[in-house]
Amino acid sequence: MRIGELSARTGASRRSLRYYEEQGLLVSSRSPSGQRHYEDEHVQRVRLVQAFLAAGMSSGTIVEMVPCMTEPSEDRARQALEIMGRERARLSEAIDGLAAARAALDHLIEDNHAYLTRSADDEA
Amino acid sequence: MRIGELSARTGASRRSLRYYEEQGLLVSSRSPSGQRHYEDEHVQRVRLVQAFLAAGMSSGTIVEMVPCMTEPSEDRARQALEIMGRERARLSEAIDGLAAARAALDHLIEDNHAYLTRSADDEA
DNA sequence: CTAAAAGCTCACATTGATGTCAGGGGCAAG
DNA sequence: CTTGCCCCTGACATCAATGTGAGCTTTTAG
Repeated sequence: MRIGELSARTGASRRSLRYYEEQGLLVSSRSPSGQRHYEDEHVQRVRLVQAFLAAGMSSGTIVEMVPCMTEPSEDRARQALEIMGRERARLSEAIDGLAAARAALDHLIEDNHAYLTRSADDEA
Repeated sequence: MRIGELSARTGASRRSLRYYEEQGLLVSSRSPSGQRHYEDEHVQRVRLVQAFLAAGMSSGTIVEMVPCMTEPSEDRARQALEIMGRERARLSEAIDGLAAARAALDHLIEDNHAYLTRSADDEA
């Protein structure tokens, strides 16, 4: 498939897909005229990249964890494991932070609700 | 307390504290010479703002939810409730997204571990 | 063949919280 | 008084992913 279809299937803009490639997150074969061509498996690749970007990872971090343009090697693998461990911890902390923010929000919602309820009582 | 102490207590930089005030997220009384003075309760306020910012909310959103410079009113309260509901949903989705990313990461970690284990076996 | 639709590269703009620097007061202790 | 430390405002810089537009080529459909 070409870039438009990959974009449609993943929701990533054409611009973003070219950017991913520029950052080494995605590879493409090129037709003689220079157009990018992708296989079905690249859909999953893009989804993975999207998930990690949405999780607040930088493209540099992702490329260190899940390279697609470098040879696999034990050294790389070990380094990747270390980074993945750090990112995993970061994600867990982020999740906790979001949960705490949600709890705070719930508290505020309750307060606000109580305030409106009281106002309604005043009217009655 | 003055801005330096509030900064030390919350971890927010002086720059950020001034920015919060500029955005209507924080109030301060001023000494005759123009220096900001805060009360103990402002520490909690800053922590709330930090939690919400870290949760990906914009300062504009926060100020609509938890204003500190506008009169409370029922209309505001109702609007705030609506926004809070939206933000709560967004947070829940974000949490799910992070959890999914973490799960994907766990999968990759396992793969990587298996790869290294196999390499070690090769050596043996 | 021709026109529309899709691709390509290059380059500049945007967003939002924060960093940083400049130039100038304020205030306490020696 | 002066030295040192904190504060003030205002302006410009940063980062990272993405948007956008120009100018040009390729592919596809009628």
